[in-house]
Amino acid sequence: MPTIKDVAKMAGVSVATVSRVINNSGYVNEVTKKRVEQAISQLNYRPNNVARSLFHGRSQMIALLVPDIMNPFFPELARAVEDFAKLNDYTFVLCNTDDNPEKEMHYIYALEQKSVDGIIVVSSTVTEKSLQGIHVPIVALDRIVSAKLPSITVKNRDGARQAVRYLKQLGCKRIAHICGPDNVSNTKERLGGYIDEVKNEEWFLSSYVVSGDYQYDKAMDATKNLLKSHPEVDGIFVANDLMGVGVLKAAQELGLKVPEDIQIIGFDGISLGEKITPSITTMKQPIYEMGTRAAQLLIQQINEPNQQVQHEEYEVTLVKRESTK
Amino acid sequence: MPTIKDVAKMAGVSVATVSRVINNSGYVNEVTKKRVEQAISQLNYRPNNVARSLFHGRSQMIALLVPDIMNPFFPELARAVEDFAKLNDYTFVLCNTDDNPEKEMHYIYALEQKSVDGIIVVSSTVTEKSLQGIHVPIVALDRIVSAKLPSITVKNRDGARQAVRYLKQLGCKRIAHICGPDNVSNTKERLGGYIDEVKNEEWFLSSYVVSGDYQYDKAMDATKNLLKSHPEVDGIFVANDLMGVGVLKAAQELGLKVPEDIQIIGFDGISLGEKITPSITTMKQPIYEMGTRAAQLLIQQINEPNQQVQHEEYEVTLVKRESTK
DNA sequence: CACCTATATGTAACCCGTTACATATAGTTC
DNA sequence: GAACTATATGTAACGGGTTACATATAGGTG
Repeated sequence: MPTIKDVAKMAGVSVATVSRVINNSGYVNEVTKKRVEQAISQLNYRPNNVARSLFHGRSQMIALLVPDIMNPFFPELARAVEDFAKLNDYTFVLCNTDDNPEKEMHYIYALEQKSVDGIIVVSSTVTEKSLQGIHVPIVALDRIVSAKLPSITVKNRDGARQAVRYLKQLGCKRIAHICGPDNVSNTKERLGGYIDEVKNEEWFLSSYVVSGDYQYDKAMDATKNLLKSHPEVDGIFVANDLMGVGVLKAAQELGLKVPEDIQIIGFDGISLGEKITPSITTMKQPIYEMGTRAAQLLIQQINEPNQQVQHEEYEVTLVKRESTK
Repeated sequence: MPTIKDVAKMAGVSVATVSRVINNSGYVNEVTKKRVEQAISQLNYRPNNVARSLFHGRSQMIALLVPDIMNPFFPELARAVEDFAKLNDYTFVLCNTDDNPEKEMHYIYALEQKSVDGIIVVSSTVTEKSLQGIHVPIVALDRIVSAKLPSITVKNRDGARQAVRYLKQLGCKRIAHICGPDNVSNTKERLGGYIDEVKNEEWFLSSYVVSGDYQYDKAMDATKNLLKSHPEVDGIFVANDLMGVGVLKAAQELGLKVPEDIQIIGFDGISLGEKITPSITTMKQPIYEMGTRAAQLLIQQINEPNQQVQHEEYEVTLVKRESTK
């Protein structure tokens, strides 16, 4: 790989002049500039970004950490962040953490040491304490990490209440809830919204709440067990769409018709929800907008640190589809 | 952020000694070592990876370029690459290219300039020519880029033939094919396999082949058109599972029962295929194995460049599910 | 003509590690 | 005691850029 020195030598100038040409800074004679440019193209020279990063302490790169790359919700978020990053001349990279605290911190450390300019995290295991000594700007997305980190989330509790109310309105008499892992902030909020709406119903049983861990398989198993022991359940509010697909599968395997025998409403609004049959009614998050906004907040923070910490909450909207009547 | 100098100053030694402690190289007195380690932990010092990368010319990072992060096939591949990378102490990052030649080359350039040690690409637009002047080791995955690049693929033609033969065996009399974008190597191979099996059938029509561009939406539209103009079609071989889901949706929207009225077989073996109802019969690729092997080949190439170029082809296996009888 | 400014270019320090090489001391061997 | 070795540590060059500062020339102003 040619270096700036090679270019300087070939063009018969100093490295400073070459640098000026590359960065379009300072004074450079038009004729000299041409000569340098020719040398650059002849040598097929491209400046070494590592050297640049070392000098500047920044790399024009941002990263997104997601807990589960196989849940389509996160690739959709990633698309948004990526697009916004590209528009702002940042290289975007995606990292998968499995919601594993060690992997998360490993990535955060590794990325900071690589002078990544900022990180967006979807995490439920990162804590304020574990972030001590970390200097990269971080924005939390989808899940709140700490009051000190800017965050982009949705009104989970509110959305959950809407979902349950809608099921009631459709005539459901016994509504169950498949929730996420209990350490995730939005699990608690969505569960809270469900409880708000059912706690005063005389039919409510605490065994109507089961965890599906935000995973397809677990949600399917959990639903089968639930419906076997509680055949009276005629509506399920599922904490995310991926689990919604599992719930659907479980119902179908038990010979139940959706939505005739049992109605299902999910959360997230991933595109998978409308691809399948029956398509899943859901509380849709503005995924693209959220990813974009998180990237925007991050880049703002990179450019001007010590900004006021913002917590933005987006609305969710009910999208009626085939899994409800 | 503290630097090695700060540590050296605090421990009362030279930077060389600190470096020796960090890297466990050369001679360091036990007592000195303790002192240095204490200074490190007190300052919460972590070596700057950019400086290391600059010196060594390598970054212990590899990347995977995929054309469509929203197609679950690629996150599944990514998982495999990531796991293998981690086992070998490489940081792994994922980049999305949209199969857009500019984005692809942009990433390849950006990554090389960041001293990324190697790149695995799933690409149909990168050419041998566009790779001139690129020095990072590259391995092609899922799609062949050039004879000069090591590649990991599957026996697409063979798999396609198996799929079509299976549909015939199940009694299908008119078998159509939804193919991918025509510039993708495996599109041609899968189409080729289909043609092999149907070209001598007296019922075969060239209009039985339509493109779904490897996308859900397009596949759904294409299938609706196909089935409207050719209601006699009773079997479809779909070139990937994501499109398979779209084909399923199209059939259902037209009031056709799967597999009673029409049988569907996909390709890839993504887990989504078994999550939905009816689950999709498919030609399963050993996705995890392929990703792992690609990462392994890449790391081999990083450690010993100028290895012999290898092209490995994996077998695909028929997985019978509900979309066929 | 003296002085000032805009233009043009080069020199060298700097970013932060790594490591070849130099230097120094203690212990061993003959 | 001289010579050698293993241990211990420091100095400075290096990787590939960027940029503050120094220097030089041409043209303009009073």
